[in-house]
Amino acid sequence: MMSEVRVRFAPSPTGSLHIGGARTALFNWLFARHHGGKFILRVDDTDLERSTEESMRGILEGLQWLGIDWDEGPIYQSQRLDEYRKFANKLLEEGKAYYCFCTKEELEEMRKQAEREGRPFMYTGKCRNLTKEQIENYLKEGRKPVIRLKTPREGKTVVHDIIRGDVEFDNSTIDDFIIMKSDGMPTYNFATVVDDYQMGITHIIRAEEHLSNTPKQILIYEALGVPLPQFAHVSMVLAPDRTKLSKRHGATSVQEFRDQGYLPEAIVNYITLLGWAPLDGEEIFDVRKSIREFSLERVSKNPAVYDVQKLTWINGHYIKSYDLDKLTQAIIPFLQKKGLIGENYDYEYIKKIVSVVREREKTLVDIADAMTYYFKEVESYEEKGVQKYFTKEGVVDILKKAAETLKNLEPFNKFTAEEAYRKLVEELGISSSALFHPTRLAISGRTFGPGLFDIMEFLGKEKTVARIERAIKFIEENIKG
RNA sequence: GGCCCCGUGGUCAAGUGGUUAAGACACCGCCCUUUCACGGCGGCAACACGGGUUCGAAUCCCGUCGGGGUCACCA
Repeated sequence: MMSEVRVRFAPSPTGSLHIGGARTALFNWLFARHHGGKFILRVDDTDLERSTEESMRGILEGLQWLGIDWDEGPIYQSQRLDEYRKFANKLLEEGKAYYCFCTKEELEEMRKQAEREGRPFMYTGKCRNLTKEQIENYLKEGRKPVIRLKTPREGKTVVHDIIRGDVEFDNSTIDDFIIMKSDGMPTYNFATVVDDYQMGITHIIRAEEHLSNTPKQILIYEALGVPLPQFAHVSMVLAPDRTKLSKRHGATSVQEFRDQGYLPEAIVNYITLLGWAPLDGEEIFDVRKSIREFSLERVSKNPAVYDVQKLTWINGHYIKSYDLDKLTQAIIPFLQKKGLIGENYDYEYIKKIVSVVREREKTLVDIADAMTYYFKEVESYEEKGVQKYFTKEGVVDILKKAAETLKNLEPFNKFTAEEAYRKLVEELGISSSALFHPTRLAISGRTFGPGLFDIMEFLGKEKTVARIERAIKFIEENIKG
Protein backbone atom coordinates (compact mmCIF):
# COMPACT_ATOMS: atom_id res chain seq x y z
CA MET A 1 0.00 0.00 0.00
CA MET A 2 1.35 3.35 -0.94
CA SER A 3 0.64 6.50 0.98
CA GLU A 4 -0.47 9.63 -0.79
CA VAL A 5 1.98 11.05 -3.27
CA ARG A 6 3.32 14.43 -2.24
CA VAL A 7 5.74 16.29 -4.46
CA ARG A 8 7.04 19.81 -4.49
CA PHE A 9 8.59 22.40 -6.71
CA ALA A 10 11.07 24.54 -4.83
CA PRO A 11 12.49 27.38 -6.88
CA SER A 12 14.83 29.93 -5.43
CA PRO A 13 13.65 33.42 -6.26
CA THR A 14 16.88 34.61 -7.80
CA GLY A 15 15.86 34.83 -11.42
CA SER A 16 13.09 34.13 -13.85
CA LEU A 17 11.23 30.91 -14.45
CA HIS A 18 13.10 29.46 -17.41
CA ILE A 19 11.82 26.60 -19.46
CA GLY A 20 13.98 24.09 -17.64
CA GLY A 21 12.49 25.10 -14.32
CA ALA A 22 9.04 25.16 -15.82
CA ARG A 23 9.52 21.63 -17.06
CA THR A 24 10.64 20.45 -13.63
CA ALA A 25 7.56 22.07 -12.12
CA LEU A 26 5.39 20.51 -14.80
CA PHE A 27 6.77 17.01 -14.32
CA ASN A 28 6.16 17.27 -10.59
CA TRP A 29 2.68 18.53 -11.23
CA LEU A 30 1.91 15.83 -13.80
CA PHE A 31 3.17 13.19 -11.42
CA ALA A 32 1.00 14.52 -8.60
CA ARG A 33 -2.07 14.78 -10.78
CA HIS A 34 -1.52 11.36 -12.27
CA HIS A 35 -1.42 9.80 -8.83
CA GLY A 36 -4.08 11.99 -7.33
CA GLY A 37 -1.51 13.36 -4.93
CA LYS A 38 -0.51 16.83 -3.84
CA PHE A 39 1.70 19.35 -5.55
CA ILE A 40 3.28 21.76 -3.14
CA LEU A 41 5.05 24.99 -3.87
CA ARG A 42 7.92 26.04 -1.71
CA VAL A 43 10.14 29.05 -2.05
CA ASP A 44 13.78 28.40 -1.26
CA ASP A 45 14.72 31.89 -0.25
CA THR A 46 17.44 31.31 2.29
CA ASP A 47 19.91 33.25 0.21
CA LEU A 48 19.18 36.71 1.54
CA GLU A 49 21.66 38.32 -0.83
CA ARG A 50 20.16 37.16 -4.05
CA SER A 51 16.50 36.50 -3.38
CA THR A 52 14.12 39.14 -4.64
CA GLU A 53 10.46 39.79 -4.31
CA GLU A 54 10.19 40.54 -7.98
CA SER A 55 11.73 37.27 -9.05
CA MET A 56 9.36 35.38 -6.81
CA ARG A 57 6.34 37.15 -8.23
CA GLY A 58 7.51 36.38 -11.72
CA ILE A 59 7.88 32.70 -10.97
CA LEU A 60 4.45 32.38 -9.38
CA GLU A 61 2.90 34.29 -12.25
CA GLY A 62 4.65 32.10 -14.75
CA LEU A 63 3.38 28.92 -13.12
CA GLN A 64 -0.15 30.22 -12.96
CA TRP A 65 -0.05 31.36 -16.52
CA LEU A 66 1.03 27.89 -17.59
CA GLY A 67 -1.83 26.39 -15.63
CA ILE A 68 0.36 24.69 -13.06
CA ASP A 69 -1.59 25.12 -9.86
CA TRP A 70 -0.44 24.10 -6.41
CA ASP A 71 -2.35 22.48 -3.60
CA GLU A 72 -0.30 23.84 -0.73
CA GLY A 73 1.97 26.81 -0.31
CA PRO A 74 3.79 28.82 -1.21
CA ILE A 75 5.81 27.99 1.85
CA TYR A 76 8.72 30.28 2.48
CA GLN A 77 11.87 28.88 3.96
CA SER A 78 12.74 32.25 5.37
CA GLN A 79 9.74 31.90 7.66
CA ARG A 80 10.75 28.54 8.96
CA LEU A 81 14.08 29.40 10.49
CA ASP A 82 13.09 28.10 13.90
CA GLU A 83 12.56 24.66 12.47
CA TYR A 84 16.02 24.48 10.97
CA ARG A 85 17.55 25.68 14.23
CA LYS A 86 15.61 23.11 16.15
CA PHE A 87 16.89 20.29 13.99
CA ALA A 88 20.41 21.67 13.95
CA ASN A 89 20.42 21.81 17.73
CA LYS A 90 19.21 18.28 17.93
CA LEU A 91 22.10 17.19 15.74
CA LEU A 92 24.47 19.22 17.89
CA GLU A 93 23.22 17.59 21.06
CA GLU A 94 23.51 14.16 19.62
CA GLY A 95 27.06 14.86 18.56
CA LYS A 96 26.21 14.43 14.90
CA ALA A 97 27.09 18.00 14.08
CA TYR A 98 29.46 20.53 15.54
CA TYR A 99 30.28 24.20 15.72
CA CYS A 100 33.03 25.38 13.45
CA PHE A 101 34.76 28.67 14.09
CA CYS A 102 37.05 28.68 11.12
CA THR A 103 37.02 32.04 9.42
CA LYS A 104 36.65 32.65 5.75
CA GLU A 105 40.34 33.50 5.66
CA GLU A 106 41.32 30.22 7.26
CA LEU A 107 39.12 28.35 4.87
CA GLU A 108 40.65 30.22 2.00
CA GLU A 109 44.07 29.16 3.19
CA MET A 110 42.99 25.53 3.34
CA ARG A 111 41.62 25.85 -0.15
CA LYS A 112 44.90 27.21 -1.44
CA GLN A 113 46.80 24.52 0.33
CA ALA A 114 44.63 21.90 -1.33
CA GLU A 115 45.18 23.50 -4.67
CA ARG A 116 48.93 23.51 -4.18
CA GLU A 117 48.82 19.83 -3.42
CA GLY A 118 46.63 19.24 -6.40
CA ARG A 119 43.79 17.64 -4.55
CA PRO A 120 40.18 18.77 -4.28
CA PHE A 121 39.37 20.95 -1.32
CA MET A 122 37.64 19.30 1.56
CA TYR A 123 37.16 20.73 4.99
CA THR A 124 39.78 19.19 7.22
CA GLY A 125 37.56 18.71 10.22
CA LYS A 126 39.67 21.07 12.27
CA CYS A 127 36.84 22.04 14.61
CA ARG A 128 35.42 18.55 14.89
CA ASN A 129 36.73 17.94 18.37
CA LEU A 130 36.71 21.30 20.06
CA THR A 131 36.38 21.18 23.85
CA LYS A 132 33.55 22.85 25.69
CA GLU A 133 35.95 25.52 26.94
CA GLN A 134 37.23 26.32 23.49
CA ILE A 135 33.71 26.70 22.23
CA GLU A 136 32.78 28.91 25.18
CA ASN A 137 35.79 31.09 24.60
CA TYR A 138 35.16 31.54 20.92
CA LEU A 139 31.55 32.39 21.62
CA LYS A 140 32.65 34.90 24.24
CA GLU A 141 34.93 36.51 21.70
CA GLY A 142 31.83 37.06 19.69
CA ARG A 143 32.77 34.73 16.89
CA LYS A 144 29.86 33.50 14.88
CA PRO A 145 30.16 29.81 14.17
CA VAL A 146 28.73 27.73 11.41
CA ILE A 147 27.43 24.25 12.08
CA ARG A 148 28.88 21.34 10.20
CA LEU A 149 27.62 17.81 9.85
CA LYS A 150 29.91 15.01 10.96
CA THR A 151 30.05 12.84 7.91
CA PRO A 152 31.41 9.32 7.63
CA ARG A 153 34.92 8.96 6.27
CA GLU A 154 34.37 5.52 4.83
CA GLY A 155 31.80 3.55 2.97
CA LYS A 156 29.44 4.52 0.20
CA THR A 157 26.21 6.40 -0.03
CA VAL A 158 23.93 5.24 -2.76
CA VAL A 159 21.12 7.16 -4.32
CA HIS A 160 18.29 5.01 -5.59
CA ASP A 161 17.08 7.09 -8.45
CA ILE A 162 13.89 6.22 -10.28
CA ILE A 163 15.17 7.58 -13.55
CA ARG A 164 18.84 6.70 -13.28
CA GLY A 165 19.00 3.60 -11.16
CA ASP A 166 21.52 3.32 -8.34
CA VAL A 167 24.18 5.96 -8.23
CA GLU A 168 27.04 5.44 -5.82
CA PHE A 169 29.19 8.02 -4.09
CA ASP A 170 32.24 7.41 -1.97
CA ASN A 171 31.83 8.93 1.45
CA SER A 172 35.50 9.79 1.39
CA THR A 173 34.68 12.47 -1.18
CA ILE A 174 32.19 14.15 1.11
CA ASP A 175 33.52 16.50 3.76
CA ASP A 176 31.93 17.86 6.91
CA PHE A 177 29.80 20.32 5.06
CA ILE A 178 28.00 23.30 6.52
CA ILE A 179 24.35 22.95 7.45
CA MET A 180 23.89 26.27 9.24
CA LYS A 181 25.58 29.45 8.12
CA SER A 182 27.09 31.94 10.54
CA ASP A 183 24.19 34.31 9.97
CA GLY A 184 21.87 31.68 11.36
CA MET A 185 20.42 30.66 8.03
CA PRO A 186 20.39 27.05 6.95
CA THR A 187 22.23 26.01 3.83
CA TYR A 188 20.30 24.66 0.93
CA ASN A 189 20.99 21.01 1.61
CA PHE A 190 19.88 21.25 5.19
CA ALA A 191 16.78 23.35 4.67
CA THR A 192 15.70 21.11 1.84
CA VAL A 193 15.91 17.98 3.92
CA VAL A 194 14.17 19.46 6.93
CA ASP A 195 11.40 20.83 4.74
CA ASP A 196 10.95 17.78 2.59
CA TYR A 197 10.72 15.70 5.72
CA GLN A 198 8.28 17.96 7.53
CA MET A 199 6.18 18.47 4.45
CA GLY A 200 5.91 14.75 3.98
CA ILE A 201 7.38 14.78 0.51
CA THR A 202 7.35 11.29 -0.96
CA HIS A 203 9.09 11.90 -4.28
CA ILE A 204 11.74 14.45 -5.01
CA ILE A 205 11.66 15.20 -8.71
CA ARG A 206 14.22 17.79 -9.67
CA ALA A 207 16.89 18.65 -12.16
CA GLU A 208 19.99 16.59 -12.60
CA GLU A 209 22.24 19.35 -11.35
CA HIS A 210 21.11 18.31 -7.88
CA LEU A 211 22.20 14.73 -8.24
CA SER A 212 25.62 15.36 -6.78
CA ASN A 213 24.04 17.03 -3.75
CA THR A 214 21.88 14.06 -3.05
CA PRO A 215 24.38 11.96 -1.08
CA LYS A 216 24.87 14.89 1.27
CA GLN A 217 21.16 15.13 1.75
CA ILE A 218 20.89 11.42 2.36
CA LEU A 219 23.54 11.78 5.06
CA ILE A 220 21.37 14.44 6.67
CA TYR A 221 18.29 12.24 6.54
CA GLU A 222 20.29 9.51 8.19
CA ALA A 223 21.68 11.79 10.87
CA LEU A 224 18.18 13.02 11.58
CA GLY A 225 16.93 9.48 11.64
CA VAL A 226 14.01 10.19 9.33
CA PRO A 227 12.82 8.16 6.34
CA LEU A 228 14.15 8.82 2.87
CA PRO A 229 11.92 9.97 0.03
CA GLN A 230 12.26 8.60 -3.48
CA PHE A 231 14.50 10.48 -5.84
CA ALA A 232 14.12 11.15 -9.53
CA HIS A 233 16.62 13.35 -11.30
CA VAL A 234 15.41 14.70 -14.56
CA SER A 235 18.00 15.60 -17.15
CA MET A 236 18.68 19.22 -17.87
CA VAL A 237 17.26 21.37 -20.62
CA LEU A 238 20.18 22.77 -22.57
CA ALA A 239 20.47 25.74 -24.87
CA PRO A 240 21.17 25.08 -28.56
CA ASP A 241 24.90 25.34 -27.89
CA ARG A 242 24.55 22.45 -25.45
CA THR A 243 25.34 24.45 -22.36
CA LYS A 244 23.23 25.45 -19.42
CA LEU A 245 20.51 27.97 -20.13
CA SER A 246 21.42 31.60 -19.50
CA LYS A 247 20.45 35.07 -20.62
CA ARG A 248 22.89 35.10 -23.46
CA HIS A 249 20.83 32.41 -25.17
CA GLY A 250 18.03 34.78 -26.04
CA ALA A 251 14.56 33.99 -24.84
CA THR A 252 14.61 31.27 -22.25
CA SER A 253 12.11 32.39 -19.66
CA VAL A 254 8.43 31.66 -19.72
CA GLN A 255 7.68 35.37 -19.58
CA GLU A 256 9.79 36.10 -22.59
CA PHE A 257 7.99 33.43 -24.56
CA ARG A 258 4.69 34.89 -23.46
CA ASP A 259 5.81 38.31 -24.64
CA GLN A 260 6.81 36.84 -27.95
CA GLY A 261 3.32 35.57 -28.49
CA TYR A 262 3.42 31.96 -27.42
CA LEU A 263 0.35 30.36 -25.89
CA PRO A 264 0.64 28.65 -22.51
CA GLU A 265 -0.86 25.42 -23.79
CA ALA A 266 1.73 25.30 -26.55
CA ILE A 267 4.58 25.83 -24.14
CA VAL A 268 3.26 23.15 -21.83
CA ASN A 269 2.86 20.78 -24.75
CA TYR A 270 6.38 21.50 -25.92
CA ILE A 271 8.19 21.19 -22.63
CA THR A 272 6.33 17.97 -21.91
CA LEU A 273 7.98 16.62 -25.03
CA LEU A 274 11.39 17.56 -23.70
CA GLY A 275 12.31 14.30 -22.07
CA TRP A 276 9.03 12.51 -22.33
CA ALA A 277 6.76 11.16 -25.03
CA PRO A 278 3.28 9.67 -25.00
CA LEU A 279 2.85 6.02 -25.95
CA ASP A 280 1.41 6.73 -29.37
CA GLY A 281 4.16 9.15 -30.34
CA GLU A 282 1.76 12.00 -31.01
CA GLU A 283 3.28 15.45 -30.81
CA ILE A 284 0.23 17.57 -30.23
CA PHE A 285 -1.75 16.66 -27.16
CA ASP A 286 -3.33 18.37 -24.23
CA VAL A 287 -2.37 18.22 -20.64
CA ARG A 288 -5.12 15.77 -19.76
CA LYS A 289 -3.44 13.16 -21.86
CA SER A 290 -0.11 13.91 -20.20
CA ILE A 291 -1.67 13.47 -16.79
CA ARG A 292 -3.24 10.22 -17.83
CA GLU A 293 -0.05 8.74 -19.23
CA PHE A 294 2.73 10.37 -17.28
CA SER A 295 5.25 8.19 -15.52
CA LEU A 296 8.77 8.83 -14.31
CA GLU A 297 9.92 5.57 -15.82
CA ARG A 298 9.31 7.02 -19.25
CA VAL A 299 11.31 10.15 -18.64
CA SER A 300 14.48 10.01 -20.68
CA LYS A 301 17.91 10.29 -19.18
CA ASN A 302 19.65 12.36 -21.77
CA PRO A 303 19.75 16.10 -21.68
CA ALA A 304 17.39 17.84 -24.10
CA VAL A 305 18.38 20.74 -26.28
CA TYR A 306 15.41 22.93 -26.76
CA ASP A 307 14.41 23.97 -30.22
CA VAL A 308 12.41 27.15 -30.70
CA GLN A 309 11.37 26.09 -34.17
CA LYS A 310 9.47 23.14 -32.88
CA LEU A 311 7.89 25.21 -30.14
CA THR A 312 6.83 27.65 -32.82
CA TRP A 313 5.36 24.90 -34.94
CA ILE A 314 3.37 23.63 -31.98
CA ASN A 315 2.26 27.15 -31.18
CA GLY A 316 0.94 27.43 -34.71
CA HIS A 317 -1.25 24.43 -34.13
CA TYR A 318 -2.71 25.90 -30.99
CA ILE A 319 -3.31 29.22 -32.65
CA LYS A 320 -5.32 27.54 -35.37
CA SER A 321 -7.49 25.57 -33.02
CA TYR A 322 -7.78 28.01 -30.13
CA ASP A 323 -11.15 29.33 -29.10
CA LEU A 324 -11.60 32.42 -31.26
CA ASP A 325 -12.67 34.71 -28.45
CA LYS A 326 -9.83 33.61 -26.24
CA LEU A 327 -7.40 34.15 -29.07
CA THR A 328 -8.80 37.56 -29.89
CA GLN A 329 -8.50 38.64 -26.28
CA ALA A 330 -4.95 37.38 -26.18
CA ILE A 331 -4.06 39.40 -29.24
CA ILE A 332 -5.48 42.72 -28.13
CA PRO A 333 -2.54 43.64 -25.90
CA PHE A 334 -0.19 42.93 -28.77
CA LEU A 335 -2.17 45.22 -31.04
CA GLN A 336 -2.10 47.90 -28.40
CA LYS A 337 1.60 47.52 -27.93
CA LYS A 338 2.09 48.08 -31.63
CA GLY A 339 -0.05 51.17 -31.41
CA LEU A 340 -2.60 49.78 -33.85
CA ILE A 341 -5.48 50.20 -31.45
CA GLY A 342 -6.02 52.16 -28.28
CA GLU A 343 -8.14 51.70 -25.20
CA ASN A 344 -11.29 51.63 -27.26
CA TYR A 345 -11.60 49.29 -30.15
CA ASP A 346 -14.05 47.40 -32.27
CA TYR A 347 -13.84 43.94 -30.79
CA GLU A 348 -15.98 42.25 -33.40
CA TYR A 349 -13.97 43.74 -36.21
CA ILE A 350 -10.73 42.54 -34.68
CA LYS A 351 -12.19 39.11 -34.10
CA LYS A 352 -13.20 38.80 -37.73
CA ILE A 353 -9.72 39.64 -38.91
CA VAL A 354 -8.13 37.33 -36.40
CA SER A 355 -10.27 34.49 -37.67
CA VAL A 356 -8.65 34.61 -41.09
CA VAL A 357 -5.18 35.84 -40.19
CA ARG A 358 -4.57 33.12 -37.64
CA GLU A 359 -4.61 30.45 -40.32
CA ARG A 360 -1.19 31.40 -41.49
CA GLU A 361 0.64 32.75 -38.47
CA LYS A 362 2.43 30.98 -35.68
CA THR A 363 2.70 33.50 -32.86
CA LEU A 364 0.57 36.31 -31.50
CA VAL A 365 3.28 38.75 -32.47
CA ASP A 366 3.09 37.50 -36.04
CA ILE A 367 -0.67 37.86 -36.01
CA ALA A 368 -0.50 41.40 -34.71
CA ASP A 369 2.04 42.20 -37.38
CA ALA A 370 -0.09 40.64 -40.07
CA MET A 371 -2.98 42.80 -38.94
CA THR A 372 -1.12 46.06 -39.37
CA TYR A 373 -2.65 47.21 -42.63
CA TYR A 374 -6.21 46.89 -41.40
CA PHE A 375 -5.52 49.65 -38.95
CA LYS A 376 -2.90 51.74 -40.68
CA GLU A 377 -2.46 53.00 -44.19
CA VAL A 378 0.03 51.13 -46.34
CA GLU A 379 3.27 53.00 -45.85
CA SER A 380 5.49 51.05 -48.15
CA TYR A 381 5.35 48.23 -50.61
CA GLU A 382 7.40 45.13 -50.22
CA GLU A 383 10.39 45.64 -52.49
CA LYS A 384 10.35 42.15 -53.91
CA GLY A 385 6.71 42.59 -54.84
CA VAL A 386 7.29 45.95 -56.45
CA GLN A 387 9.90 44.42 -58.73
CA LYS A 388 7.69 41.51 -59.54
CA TYR A 389 4.29 43.08 -59.99
CA PHE A 390 4.46 46.87 -60.24
CA THR A 391 7.02 46.91 -63.01
CA LYS A 392 4.93 44.70 -65.25
CA GLU A 393 3.81 46.10 -68.58
CA GLY A 394 0.21 47.30 -68.44
CA VAL A 395 -0.15 47.03 -64.69
CA VAL A 396 -1.38 50.60 -64.37
CA ASP A 397 -4.18 50.04 -66.83
CA ILE A 398 -5.19 46.87 -65.10
CA LEU A 399 -5.30 48.56 -61.72
CA LYS A 400 -7.26 51.47 -63.14
CA LYS A 401 -9.88 49.11 -64.50
CA ALA A 402 -9.92 47.30 -61.18
CA ALA A 403 -10.49 50.48 -59.21
CA GLU A 404 -13.27 51.50 -61.52
CA THR A 405 -14.96 48.14 -61.29
CA LEU A 406 -14.79 48.06 -57.53
CA LYS A 407 -15.99 51.61 -57.19
CA ASN A 408 -19.26 50.72 -58.84
CA LEU A 409 -19.70 47.50 -57.00
CA GLU A 410 -22.81 47.28 -54.88
CA PRO A 411 -23.07 45.64 -52.49
CA PHE A 412 -19.38 45.31 -51.69
CA ASN A 413 -18.28 42.08 -50.02
CA LYS A 414 -15.89 39.27 -50.66
CA PHE A 415 -18.32 37.36 -52.85
CA THR A 416 -19.28 40.23 -55.09
CA ALA A 417 -15.70 41.41 -55.25
CA GLU A 418 -14.46 38.04 -56.34
CA GLU A 419 -17.18 37.72 -58.91
CA ALA A 420 -16.33 41.12 -60.31
CA TYR A 421 -12.65 40.33 -60.39
CA ARG A 422 -13.14 37.02 -62.16
CA LYS A 423 -15.25 38.75 -64.72
CA LEU A 424 -12.72 41.49 -65.21
CA VAL A 425 -9.97 38.95 -65.80
CA GLU A 426 -12.05 37.42 -68.53
CA GLU A 427 -12.87 40.73 -70.17
CA LEU A 428 -9.27 41.80 -70.16
CA GLY A 429 -8.10 38.46 -71.37
CA ILE A 430 -5.35 38.31 -68.76
CA SER A 431 -4.33 35.74 -66.19
CA SER A 432 -5.86 36.10 -62.79
CA SER A 433 -2.38 36.48 -61.33
CA ALA A 434 -1.83 39.61 -63.38
CA LEU A 435 -4.71 41.22 -61.54
CA PHE A 436 -4.64 39.57 -58.14
CA HIS A 437 -1.00 40.07 -57.25
CA PRO A 438 -0.74 43.78 -57.97
CA THR A 439 -4.01 44.32 -56.14
CA ARG A 440 -2.76 42.50 -53.09
CA LEU A 441 0.41 44.55 -53.05
CA ALA A 442 -1.60 47.74 -53.50
CA ILE A 443 -4.04 47.20 -50.67
CA SER A 444 -1.75 45.48 -48.16
CA GLY A 445 1.76 46.41 -49.20
CA ARG A 446 2.62 42.75 -49.02
CA THR A 447 2.89 39.77 -51.32
CA PHE A 448 1.30 37.34 -48.94
CA GLY A 449 -1.62 37.16 -46.58
CA PRO A 450 -5.21 36.01 -46.34
CA GLY A 451 -7.47 35.60 -49.32
CA LEU A 452 -7.50 38.75 -51.37
CA PHE A 453 -11.26 39.19 -51.12
CA ASP A 454 -11.24 38.72 -47.38
CA ILE A 455 -8.86 41.63 -47.15
CA MET A 456 -11.08 43.72 -49.40
CA GLU A 457 -14.16 43.02 -47.35
CA PHE A 458 -12.45 43.93 -44.09
CA LEU A 459 -11.05 47.11 -45.58
CA GLY A 460 -14.33 48.10 -47.18
CA LYS A 461 -14.89 49.63 -50.56
CA GLU A 462 -13.58 53.10 -49.83
CA LYS A 463 -10.22 52.03 -48.51
CA THR A 464 -9.75 49.32 -51.07
CA VAL A 465 -10.33 51.67 -53.95
CA ALA A 466 -8.30 54.46 -52.40
CA ARG A 467 -5.35 52.17 -51.88
CA ILE A 468 -5.47 50.92 -55.42
CA GLU A 469 -5.52 54.48 -56.67
CA ARG A 470 -2.64 55.37 -54.44
CA ALA A 471 -0.66 52.46 -55.79
CA ILE A 472 -1.36 53.64 -59.33
CA LYS A 473 0.07 57.00 -58.42
CA PHE A 474 3.03 55.36 -56.83
CA ILE A 475 3.76 53.35 -59.93
CA GLU A 476 3.38 56.32 -62.22
CA GLU A 477 5.71 58.40 -60.13
CA ASN A 478 8.32 55.87 -59.19
CA ILE A 479 8.45 53.22 -61.80
CA LYS A 480 7.70 54.76 -65.19
CA GLY A 481 9.07 53.17 -68.29
C1' G B 1 41.40 18.32 -12.40
C1' G B 2 38.25 14.89 -8.75
C1' C B 3 33.36 12.92 -8.52
C1' C B 4 28.66 12.07 -11.06
C1' C B 5 25.26 11.76 -15.29
C1' C B 6 24.49 11.12 -20.48
C1' G B 7 25.69 9.42 -25.79
C1' U B 8 19.81 6.73 -31.81
C1' G B 9 19.68 11.78 -37.99
C1' G B 10 21.02 19.18 -37.20
C1' U B 11 17.01 19.02 -32.92
C1' C B 12 13.17 16.26 -29.90
C1' A B 13 12.31 11.22 -29.66
C1' A B 14 10.22 5.56 -30.26
C1' G B 15 13.02 1.32 -29.33
C1' U B 16 14.50 -2.79 -23.21
C1' G B 17 18.64 -9.38 -27.64
C1' G B 18 16.12 -10.97 -33.74
C1' U B 19 12.60 -4.25 -36.75
C1' U B 20 13.67 -2.82 -44.04
C1' A B 21 15.98 1.37 -36.92
C1' A B 22 9.26 4.49 -36.01
C1' G B 23 7.36 9.43 -35.72
C1' A B 24 7.86 14.90 -35.26
C1' C B 25 10.52 19.74 -36.11
C1' A B 26 13.94 21.82 -39.56
C1' C B 27 15.67 21.33 -44.66
C1' C B 28 14.83 19.97 -50.13
C1' G B 29 11.33 18.61 -54.23
C1' C B 30 6.31 18.00 -56.10
C1' C B 31 0.86 18.73 -55.64
C1' C B 32 -3.13 22.09 -53.99
C1' U B 33 -3.80 27.69 -54.30
C1' U B 34 -4.67 34.61 -56.40
C1' U B 35 -0.02 34.85 -52.64
C1' C B 36 1.66 33.06 -48.01
C1' A B 37 0.50 29.48 -44.58
C1' C B 38 -2.24 24.96 -43.84
C1' G B 39 -2.77 20.18 -45.95
C1' G B 40 -1.12 15.93 -49.08
C1' C B 41 2.91 13.08 -51.35
C1' G B 42 8.09 12.09 -51.73
C1' G B 43 13.34 12.87 -50.36
C1' C B 44 17.92 13.82 -47.39
C1' A B 45 19.60 12.15 -42.74
C1' A B 46 21.19 8.35 -36.98
C1' C B 47 22.45 3.70 -33.28
C1' A B 48 30.09 8.10 -31.13
C1' C B 49 34.35 4.57 -31.56
C1' G B 50 36.95 -0.08 -30.18
C1' G B 51 36.81 -4.58 -27.80
C1' G B 52 34.04 -8.46 -25.70
C1' U B 53 29.27 -11.75 -24.20
C1' U B 54 25.78 -14.21 -27.61
C1' C B 55 23.58 -18.24 -32.96
C1' G B 56 22.27 -12.96 -33.06
C1' A B 57 23.41 -6.76 -30.47
C1' A B 58 21.13 0.30 -30.91
C1' U B 59 19.64 -2.86 -26.79
C1' C B 60 24.20 -6.58 -21.92
C1' C B 61 29.73 -5.85 -20.07
C1' C B 62 34.58 -3.20 -20.38
C1' G B 63 37.58 0.64 -22.37
C1' U B 64 38.22 5.14 -25.29
C1' C B 65 36.33 9.55 -26.97
C1' G B 66 32.67 13.38 -26.76
C1' G B 67 28.97 16.43 -24.24
C1' G B 68 26.87 18.02 -19.68
C1' G B 69 26.55 18.66 -14.36
C1' U B 70 28.88 19.43 -9.68
C1' C B 71 32.81 20.52 -6.52
C1' A B 72 30.63 27.79 -1.78
C1' C B 73 28.79 30.30 4.86
C1' C B 74 24.32 29.82 -3.88
C1' A B 75 20.23 27.21 -4.59
